[in-house]
Amino acid sequence: MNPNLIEYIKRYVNISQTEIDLFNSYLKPRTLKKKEFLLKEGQLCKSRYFITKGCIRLYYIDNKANEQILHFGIDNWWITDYESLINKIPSKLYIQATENTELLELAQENFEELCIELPKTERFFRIIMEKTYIASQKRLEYMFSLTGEELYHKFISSNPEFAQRVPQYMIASLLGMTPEFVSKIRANKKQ
Amino acid sequence: MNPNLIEYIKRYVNISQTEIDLFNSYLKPRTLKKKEFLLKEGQLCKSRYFITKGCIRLYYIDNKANEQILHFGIDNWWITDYESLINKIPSKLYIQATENTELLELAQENFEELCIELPKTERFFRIIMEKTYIASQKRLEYMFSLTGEELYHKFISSNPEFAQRVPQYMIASLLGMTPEFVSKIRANKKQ
DNA sequence: AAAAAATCTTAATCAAGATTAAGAAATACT
DNA sequence: AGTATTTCTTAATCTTGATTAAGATTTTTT
Repeated sequence: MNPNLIEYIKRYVNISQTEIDLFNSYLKPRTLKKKEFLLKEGQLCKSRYFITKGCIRLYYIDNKANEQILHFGIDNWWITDYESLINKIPSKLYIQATENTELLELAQENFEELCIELPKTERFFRIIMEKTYIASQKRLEYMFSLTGEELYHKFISSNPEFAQRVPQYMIASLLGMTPEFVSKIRANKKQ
Repeated sequence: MNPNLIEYIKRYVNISQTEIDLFNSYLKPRTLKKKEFLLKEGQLCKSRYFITKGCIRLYYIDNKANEQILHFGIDNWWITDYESLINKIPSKLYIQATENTELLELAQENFEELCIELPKTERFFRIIMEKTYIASQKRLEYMFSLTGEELYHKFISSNPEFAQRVPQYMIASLLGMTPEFVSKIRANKKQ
């Protein structure tokens, strides 16, 4: 199995080599070229994906036909459209690579089998979901409390390396602001 | 055990009467008077709570000294400050009853023991976290895509009964707007 | 190297919603 | 019942960030 995923799993549960091999047998490696889609609006999302290398964005098209980015996934993140996966309804999201990306696919039917064969899978994903939810709540907090400008600076200083990896207009979208406004903020800062 | 919690658990996992009794033995009933606090800023959050009756709000004090409500919990919801609970750091939140409220407390140490004695507890909470996360993402989507006015109407029409249970200024806070603006929206609607 | 596509910047105008400051109405308390 | 507290409303002014419309710069493709 991918060494990063092993390390990631071991951070949260005790797992033997045999169990790692079992887990791994349910995973399918995939690669995506930059701009390739993992999922498009209308499709059923049927898998969870662990990104081993690269960058993925999840976005939807809003009522003004703008791409609204919900979040990114990078190396060592699990991503999926939970709403489509869990509720088995067509996705409203696009999941697209913003770089050439390598990931491990865990199909939901494999996930369910794995949960039976290796019950600690439940624990592992329970903990991941808690972490994911905490991150999502923190983000909501920032969106409530910070001005656009503060939000931008906070994001850039918290993710300096990542900010270099994606175009500025995508960061603007993630933060819920226009690219023009981001330009304005950056121009102010430089004085 | 509380019949609502039994029904709630059975919705997601198969569970026998013996197991229900085991689960129940780890729960401690609590009551809160209106305006009483379950948690205050600076305290360690050590439990998860299942609300059987009443209403709870989770809020923090922002940098302008305003109460910013993150969300409410009502009958048949699990609530806690996950950040404090999981990361074992002092809470930034206030958790307060907005009505006389009854809940079942599951202390984190009990939770951990329960996960060992009854492993399907992991599955149950994994599924709850997924549902909770989906709700949080939907909310983010609405906040990105709707104007304040749309957000307010959407909330009221989706939660007509709840809107009667809490003061308007709390709904304003939940939606990230001022009470004055909510008054304005309501005045417009009435024409 | 040239052309095309993608990304970023600037600046003027506009609008959504915040702020401020009363005052009115409703609820709770004695 | 009367007072105090909480909640809600109105309206004027102000601010943040969106919109619009170019044009400049960078990156990719041929």
